[in-house]
Amino acid sequence: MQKQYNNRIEVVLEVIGGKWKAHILYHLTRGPIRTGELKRLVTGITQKMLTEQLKELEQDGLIVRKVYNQVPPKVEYTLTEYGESLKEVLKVLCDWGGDYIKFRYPNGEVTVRNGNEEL
Amino acid sequence: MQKQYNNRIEVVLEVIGGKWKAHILYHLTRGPIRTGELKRLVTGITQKMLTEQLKELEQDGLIVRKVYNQVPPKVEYTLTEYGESLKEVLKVLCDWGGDYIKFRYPNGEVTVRNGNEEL
DNA sequence: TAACATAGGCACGAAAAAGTACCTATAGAA
DNA sequence: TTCTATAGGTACTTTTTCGTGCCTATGTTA
Repeated sequence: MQKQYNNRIEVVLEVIGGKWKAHILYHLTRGPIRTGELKRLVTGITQKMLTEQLKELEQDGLIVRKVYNQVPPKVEYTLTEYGESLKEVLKVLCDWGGDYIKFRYPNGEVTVRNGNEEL
Repeated sequence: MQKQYNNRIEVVLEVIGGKWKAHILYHLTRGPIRTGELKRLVTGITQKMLTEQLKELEQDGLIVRKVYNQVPPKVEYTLTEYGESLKEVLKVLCDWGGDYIKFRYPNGEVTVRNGNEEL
């Protein structure tokens, strides 16, 4: 069956949407990173969800999975060149999201971890 | 219980994410619009999902619901001033989404309705 | 009088997404 | 020999999201 999107926004949302991808991508924008470190940084994610999401990002052509042939295993994930182009999109989303939080919750009732970091 | 986001991207995704909001917002960016017209434009949406999503967008401060006191009822939805600020975000998402489709499916295996309209 | 147009509500069921628990492989260190 | 570190896999359950079907209100029109 042939996929048909209603508009181009849906395309992006399918790629970066869901409960974990934004958080994962957030860390990937800072450079190559090992599985275990991601697991530590992405608070609350399980092994299953992490590998599942990474696999999807890889299939979508946004990241590359590099396996070092050693024991214990070492696997590193990196944004592809195309994945790099997401950075500016994420930047725009971050900016709007930050402003929105201030607009909706001016007294800090809702907070954002790393709310002040760049990107 | 107090909500805590992991990063500012999640904030935006919560507001414009899900199966229908992008499509609804897409049409709202073109100006005030009645419920019935939205239902016609947002292909496949049900009454229930439409009103549900509109209610959320209203609670999030992005749209305004204006009721005309007449029979049969007339209700019109409009972007708020803050909602207007979403336009540039949606524009960026559209642009990336359009490019991505070309990148991933250079032979047009996947299509986007209204893929050439502005915004 | 009966049907229509418009916007919406609600109970319930189906489907999709996410979470839990437990399993594998392997070289080296204790 | 047993335990550790690392990355990943799978069956199953729970939670969240979405869809279906049917109901309400009311002035106008046929």
